[in-house]
Amino acid sequence: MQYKKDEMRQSILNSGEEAFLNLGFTNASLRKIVNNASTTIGNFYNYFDSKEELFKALVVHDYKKFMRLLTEHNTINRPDYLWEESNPKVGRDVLSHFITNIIPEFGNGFILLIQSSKGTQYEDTRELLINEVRNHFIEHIERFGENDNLITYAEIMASQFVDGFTKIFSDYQDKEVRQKLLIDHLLFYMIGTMGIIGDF
Amino acid sequence: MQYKKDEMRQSILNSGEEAFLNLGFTNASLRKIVNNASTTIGNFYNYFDSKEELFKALVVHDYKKFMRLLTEHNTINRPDYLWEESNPKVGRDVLSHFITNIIPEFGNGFILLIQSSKGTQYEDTRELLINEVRNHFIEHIERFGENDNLITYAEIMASQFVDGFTKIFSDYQDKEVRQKLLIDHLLFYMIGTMGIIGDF
Amino acid sequence: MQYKKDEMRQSILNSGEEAFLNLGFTNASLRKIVNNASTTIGNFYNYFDSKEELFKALVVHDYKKFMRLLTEHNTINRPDYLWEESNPKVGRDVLSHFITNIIPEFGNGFILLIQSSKGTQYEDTRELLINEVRNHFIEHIERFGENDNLITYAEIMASQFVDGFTKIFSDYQDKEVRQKLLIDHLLFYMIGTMGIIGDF
Amino acid sequence: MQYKKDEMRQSILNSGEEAFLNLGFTNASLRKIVNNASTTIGNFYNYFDSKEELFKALVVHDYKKFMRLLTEHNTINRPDYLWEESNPKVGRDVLSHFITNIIPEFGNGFILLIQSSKGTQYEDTRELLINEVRNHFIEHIERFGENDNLITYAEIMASQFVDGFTKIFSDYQDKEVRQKLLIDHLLFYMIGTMGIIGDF
DNA sequence: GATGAATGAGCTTTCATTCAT
DNA sequence: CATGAATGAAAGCTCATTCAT
Repeated sequence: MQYKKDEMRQSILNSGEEAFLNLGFTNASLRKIVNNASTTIGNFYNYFDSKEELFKALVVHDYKKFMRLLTEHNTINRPDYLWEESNPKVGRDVLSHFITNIIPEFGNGFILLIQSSKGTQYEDTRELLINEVRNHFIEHIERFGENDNLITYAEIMASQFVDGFTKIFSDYQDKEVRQKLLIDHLLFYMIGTMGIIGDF
Repeated sequence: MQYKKDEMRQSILNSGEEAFLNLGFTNASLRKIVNNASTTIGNFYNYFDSKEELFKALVVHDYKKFMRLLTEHNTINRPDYLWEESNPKVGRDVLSHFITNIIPEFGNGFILLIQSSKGTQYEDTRELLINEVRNHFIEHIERFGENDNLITYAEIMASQFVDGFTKIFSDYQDKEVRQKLLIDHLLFYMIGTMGIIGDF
Repeated sequence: MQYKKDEMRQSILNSGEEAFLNLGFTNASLRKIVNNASTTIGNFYNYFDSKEELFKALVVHDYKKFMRLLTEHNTINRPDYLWEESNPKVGRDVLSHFITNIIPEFGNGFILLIQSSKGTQYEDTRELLINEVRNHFIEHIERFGENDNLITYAEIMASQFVDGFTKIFSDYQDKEVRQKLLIDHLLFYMIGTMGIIGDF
Repeated sequence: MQYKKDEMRQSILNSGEEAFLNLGFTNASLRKIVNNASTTIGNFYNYFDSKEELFKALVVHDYKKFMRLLTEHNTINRPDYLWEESNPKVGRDVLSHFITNIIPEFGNGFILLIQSSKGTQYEDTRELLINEVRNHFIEHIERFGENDNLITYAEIMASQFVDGFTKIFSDYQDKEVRQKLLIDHLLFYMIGTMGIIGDF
């Protein structure tokens, strides 16, 4: 009954994903999850060792990919040069290309990691990502000379950038809409950053 | 110990504030709160009628002020004309003046209202504020002609703006630092918005 | 132990019935109930959604039957003509027949409804029944001309009649004994009523 | 401040009486009682050693009188001969005289003892009284020859008689109304009893 | 005499997890 | 594979009583 088993497992995964996204890890109760998956609390433990293991199964793939992105940092083809690009049309085009590659990289697992992992071993992921983004912002800021105030603000910017990025994935499933919003999002941060760096 | 009543009340308020900020309303348990306040659950109810009443005591002042700001909306001297201002120095100065007036208006109660009120009667406050900000963004965007994509993005911007604004109050207590960050924050959003409106 | 499920459920029902009968709904604590049923508080909630649901399970059947009796009121073959009957032997016989049909209609659920339902959604049942009986008494009284004093006393009579009726069911399980007592009870009230109507 | 003290004590007694009558001993909380008495929980214990002592203070006088009545049983001038009286007018007159003497004997303490003493040391009082009345009924029944069925029913009659008697005191404060109802009540039971003894 | 802060046991209910069947 | 009975800890809250002031 391997086939059947896989179906059940998938059903639990789907139900868990939905519950975690809507309620967060702690507030999503196993009872609701198994009810939605049309199975029982006892049977749940035939598929997963604990509530946290279910969460892990939902995010582990994206988490690894995400950690690879963070550590392999420099090998990624990032459109950083855009920060110095002055022709807006070129900007949109390159970003569009870049975003198209990014989109499939982040699934619901990513959203769970950032928005719903409080109470799990992954609860620091958002912090980690924000820190990475923050350092990235600081890099750019520092090219224009030290500015303590801006470096402090980089922390704020970073957390907002990450949350906005996640929110787009979370609130909009349509690929085209997502892409447009992500481009706006990146542009917004590039322009905003350059703006406060240049003090207008 | 009767003569200590105010001290105990303050101790519970402090412990509650800390717990609500760190864990949110629902996950902050009364047992943790009273342990931190060095008292007992039974005694807690000599000071507050319920967990929610403790929360209310922490936010009600800021909530009223906040609602007044929202409803008296148009009477507030907002630096909106800055959106069309081209001299950056003027921008910083006017904003500085505006921010200085805003700062003392928002205490920790404001942070609780935005970040930790889920499960209380105040849980819609963040939504309310985001909506207000979103409409404000849309106003400016529409001056430059309809743009469905940007109007969708206004939702994202607004929630980020509010969360960033709150984060500044939450992470930085020093008044001067706060002020500088808030100015950066406002500038960042003004520039970013104008940027994506103009498509570079 | 799954195979024992029905036994456990029955055990809780029995324990609950006993506790509700002895202490009333509010004062019967879940702890006592589950202790008597040899299980735990947590397990109780595998069988019933709440304390009130346990009560409901014990009375709902009798409650529906009871409400049907009240609403179908006129279709029931009541021995009312007996009030004018002068031959005592006929009285006992007809009553006996009537009572025999009533007896199986009321189980322990009926006793719970009348005696132990304070604090539940059924707490008005006794009042309802007393009112019905009171109106019935008044009907008979008014055939003999208005008598304000007696009409006031009808309230007392009705509540006593109902409580006595319930007490018979509560204190005596044996069907034959019950039947005899119920006949005495009805006779007692018929005679008593006629007596005070006639002022001896 | 003896004067003042007596006032406070009386205030607590009044508030307690009201609460016990309305809610029963267990469900009447000290908090409500002291609030209604316009004092504090701490001060309560300056006047009474415990919740039960407050109850005791409210009933002890009536309880003693009641116990005296029970033990001095035969010395009371009871209208028992009425059971053999055949002229109804004489019946009402004698009863009226008897009742007039009884009424002041039973105050609210008596109602508390019968209706609200569950959970206190007096919770058996109702039982005691019912038993006494039951024996009294049986005496009369046995004059007409053994009748097991009636003797069993005497238990029912007795509890109803007592509850009805108490209900009249509890529901009607007006002396004249009370008197009329009590007469009806006694007559009702005399007639009813004679009726079922005689089998019509 | 009066206050109300403090205590600890009790209440009903929810939860993740274990395990016999 | 699947079931759901059983457990025990924790949740928010109420209560009678004690006691320092």
